[in-house]
Amino acid sequence: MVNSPLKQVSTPSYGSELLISVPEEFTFAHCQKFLNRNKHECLHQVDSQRWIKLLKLDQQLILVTVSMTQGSLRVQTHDNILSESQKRQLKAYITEVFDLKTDLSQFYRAVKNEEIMAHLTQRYYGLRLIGIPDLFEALCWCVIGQQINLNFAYQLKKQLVYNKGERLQFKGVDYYTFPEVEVIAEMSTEEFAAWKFSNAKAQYIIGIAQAMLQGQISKEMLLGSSKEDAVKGLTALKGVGPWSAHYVMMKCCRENSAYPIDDVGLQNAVKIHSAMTRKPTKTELLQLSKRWNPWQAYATFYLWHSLI
DNA sequence: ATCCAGGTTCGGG
DNA sequence: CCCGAACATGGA
Repeated sequence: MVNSPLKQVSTPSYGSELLISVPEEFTFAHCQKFLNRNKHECLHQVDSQRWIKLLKLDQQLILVTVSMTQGSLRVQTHDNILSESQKRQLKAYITEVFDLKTDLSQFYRAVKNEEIMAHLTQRYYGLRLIGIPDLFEALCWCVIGQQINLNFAYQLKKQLVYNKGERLQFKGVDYYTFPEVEVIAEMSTEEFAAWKFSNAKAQYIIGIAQAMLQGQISKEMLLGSSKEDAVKGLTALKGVGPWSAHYVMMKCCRENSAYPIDDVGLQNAVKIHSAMTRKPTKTELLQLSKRWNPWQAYATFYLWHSLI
C-alpha cells in the first residue's frame, strides 16, 4: 500500500482510548472552528474531524487525538499505552480545555434578553470557552499578543515553541509542547530579539518564568484566592496589566465573570453587532456587560468567535 | 505614508 | 492621578 505523506492514519495500531461524555450543550464543530482559527497555530493541529495535540503526562510526551463519536469525545493516543495516572490526567486536561463541567444552559438563560448575546448564543450554540490550562503558557500568550495583530502574535509564539519547546515526530509531522518554565527562565533578551520580540516582551516573559520558578505565583495559588486577589497577584507581574489578568482568569482559571474590557477585539465585535459607527467606550462596555453577569468571559469569547 | 493590531510600563505635568 | 510616548512588526 502506498503511503502518501498527506494521508492520515485513521486508527491507532497501538494506543489507548478513552471516551468522555459531553454535556447537552456541546457542539464540537464550533470548538473545532475556534481551535482552527489561525493557520500559524503551532501547539496543535486540526483537521475536519479531529484535534491533535502533543501533551506531556508524567514526563512522557504523548500525542493525542480528539474526535467526536456517538455523543462522546473519543480521546486516542497513537503509540502509547497510558497508565491509570496518565488517563486521569488526560481526561482532566480534555475536560478543562473544552470546559465540559460548565452548565451552558445557565449562560444562555442569563443573557437571553440582551440582543447581541441572544443572537450569538443561537448562532454558536454549544460553543465552549476553549481554555489554556497551563498558566505559564497563558501568561506568555498574553504578553506576546499585546499591542500587535494576532497573526504576528502567532508567528512570535511559533519562534518560542519551535526553538524552546519539546518536539515529537510522528509519521513525518512535527508536534510541539509549550516550553517549560525552567528553560525560559534561563534565557537572555538577546535570544528573543532575534525572533522579533520587543525588548519589553522578552523581559516580561523571562521575568514571568523566573517568578513562577521561585513560586511567587502558581495556578494553585490563583485558584485558591478570591477573584480580586488573583487579579492583584497577576498584575504584580511586570508585563501583566488588567487585560492580561482577566484573560488568564478567563482562559486558565475558568473564572466565567472575568472581563478583559480593554480588548480591542471585544470592542470591534460589540461595534459590529451594535451597528455602531465608532468603537464603544469603556463605560458603554461596562454597562453592556452588566446584562451578561456573571458570564462576561463567555460573552467575550462568543464575541471573539464572531470575528473569526 | 500612516494607522492599527487580543496592552503595558514609564516618565512628566 | 492622568496622559503621551515608546515598543517591533506586518498588513491594510
